Amino acid sequence: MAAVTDEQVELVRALIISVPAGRVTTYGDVASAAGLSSPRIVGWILRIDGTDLPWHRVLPASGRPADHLRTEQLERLRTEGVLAVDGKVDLRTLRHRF
DNA sequence: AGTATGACGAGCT
DNA sequence: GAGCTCGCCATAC
Repeated sequence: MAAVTDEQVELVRALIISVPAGRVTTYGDVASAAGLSSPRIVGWILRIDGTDLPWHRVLPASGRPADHLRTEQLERLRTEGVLAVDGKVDLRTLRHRF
């Protein structure tokens, strides 16, 4: 049996979809809301099955995404009205509360 | 079975 | 604020 059930994966997907455009959330928040014990699981889910999700609305708590994503992520967010300063997003203001 | 790796986070220096 | 360590958990080899 998988350590993370399909149900948990679906829940994470649903949570991410529930984040409105123009807002963002963090891996830690999604993990907590989904009952996952580690935010890394969220990253794992997005890597495996996040291609059809608004994954760009999910940021690390630092506000600065990993290098391989930071360019595309910030560009996509900019399209939705989320402006980044010096490669970082102001989570204080834009973080979505579940 | 052990090691390395990764869309992360919190804590310390 | 920048850099490092450790905890976390699933995967690849």
